[in-house]
Amino acid sequence: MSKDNGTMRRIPETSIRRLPAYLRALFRVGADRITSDTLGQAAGYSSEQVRKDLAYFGAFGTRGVGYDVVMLRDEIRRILRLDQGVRAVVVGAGRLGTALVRYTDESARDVTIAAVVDVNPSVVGTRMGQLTVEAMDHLEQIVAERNIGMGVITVPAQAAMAVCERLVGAGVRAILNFAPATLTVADPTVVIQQIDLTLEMQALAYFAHSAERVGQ
Amino acid sequence: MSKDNGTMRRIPETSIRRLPAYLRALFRVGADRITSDTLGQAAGYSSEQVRKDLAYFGAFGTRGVGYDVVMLRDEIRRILRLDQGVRAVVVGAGRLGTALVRYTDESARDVTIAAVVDVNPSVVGTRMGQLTVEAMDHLEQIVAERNIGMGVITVPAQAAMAVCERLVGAGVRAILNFAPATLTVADPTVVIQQIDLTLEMQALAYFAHSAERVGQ
DNA sequence: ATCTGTGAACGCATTCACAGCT
DNA sequence: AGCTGTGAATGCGTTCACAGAT
Repeated sequence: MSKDNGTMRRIPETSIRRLPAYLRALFRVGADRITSDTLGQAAGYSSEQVRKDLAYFGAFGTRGVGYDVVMLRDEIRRILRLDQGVRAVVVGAGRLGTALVRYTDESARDVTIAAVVDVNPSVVGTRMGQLTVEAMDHLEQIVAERNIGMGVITVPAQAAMAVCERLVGAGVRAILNFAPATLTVADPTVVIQQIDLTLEMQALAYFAHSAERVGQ
Repeated sequence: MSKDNGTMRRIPETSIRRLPAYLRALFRVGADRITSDTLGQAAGYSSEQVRKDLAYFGAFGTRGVGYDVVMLRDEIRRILRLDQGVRAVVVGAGRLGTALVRYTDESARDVTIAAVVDVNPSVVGTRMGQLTVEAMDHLEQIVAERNIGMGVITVPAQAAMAVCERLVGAGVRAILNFAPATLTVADPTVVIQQIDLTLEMQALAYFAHSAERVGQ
C-alpha cells in the first residue's frame, strides 16, 4: 500500500548492514580516491559485493577510476540518514550502559547518545561524560523533548520487555537490545536488533572446536 | 582431506548460530516437554526452522509429542561442545571488559571467563568479581596453563590487531572482537566474530527511518 | 588499460507440504 | 489427532562474467 517508489528495486537488508563498515573504512583511508577492491579489503568484503551494494543506491563511481572518498562518504551517510543525525537514549546505567555512553569513534559521530536513564535512584544524578543519569520516570518526556529515535536497552533480562514497551510507547523507531531476552514488538515499523553476548560466545565455542570451519 | 564423517550432511552455519537461542529458551521453560512450535516462539524462530535445525544432528523428538526439555538441552550442549566447558580470556579491563566479566546467565554458565588481562599497570591487580586483573605480559602463559580456547578483545581499535595476533600465537581457537576494527587471521582454523556496536547503531538508523521495513 | 555497473548463474537457507510415528 | 522429520519448492544473496565508460 505505502510502497516507497516505483523506480526503486528491492534492497537486501544485508547490503544496508555492510554500508556502515564501508563508511568506517572511508573515514580511515588516507587518499581521496578509492577502488571497490581497496574499499572491500579494508571493510572485509569482496569488490563485487562493494559495487553491488553501492549500485543499489546509484552510480557513485567513475569507470576506470574508482570512487571519490569524500563524495562516497557523504552518499553513504545520506543513505543511512546519518546526515540528519540520530539521537539515542541508553536505558540502564550499569557497566555496559556506561561503556556505550563513553564509546567514541569518528565514523560514528552521527549517532549521538542524548540521554542515559536508570531506575535506581542512587545512580540518578551521576555524571557520565557529557551526560547526567536521569530518572527512568522521565523516559517518555525525554524521548519526546529531545527528538530521540533510538533506544538502547542495557538492563537485566527481566526488566527488558517492560523497558522495550515503554520505549515504543514513547515513540522510539529503533531498539538495540543487549539484555539476554528475546524482545518482540507488535508495531512492525519499529525495528529491534538483538546483540546477545552469551549467545555469540556459545556459537563460537562450536566453531572453535571444528577445525574444518573457516571463519568469515 | 580431513572431512569429518561420511554420514554427516553439511550443516548451515546459520543453524549453529540459532542453537544457543534454543538452549536459553530451554533453560527458561517451566515444563519437561516442549514442541517445536513453543520452542520456536520462545527463541524467535518458526517451528519448521527449529525442527530442521535439530534434525541436522539427529532425531531428538517424539512424533505426536515433542521434545524432552532436559534431554534436548543436553544434546544442544553436547553439539556446541559446551558440555566440556569453554574457557575464555578477556583482554582489556575497561568498562566493556568489566561488564563482560560480571555478566552471568544460567544458560551461559558453560562458558567461563578464566582470566582478565590489561596492559595498564595501574589496573593490574584490581579485583573483578572472582578474578584479579593480570598483566598483559603473561597472556601466553595464562592461555597455555589454564587451557583457554577463546579470547575476547575489548581494547581500543589501534591495539586490537596486535592483541589478536598474540592470542592466535598463544593458541586460542576463537576470538570475539569488540574493537571497532576489522581483524584478519592467516590461520583459517581460527574463528573470528566481530561485534561492532557503532556499526549496528548506524544500520539501525536506516531501518528506523524506513517505515516499510519490518524488523526481524 | 582500468575499474565500474549489472544481468545471469549459482548456491545456500527458509518455507512448504506431507509422509511417518506414537 | 498431533507433532516430528524431511524431500521439494521457493526465495534471497553472492559470485561470475562481461559490456560500458573513461
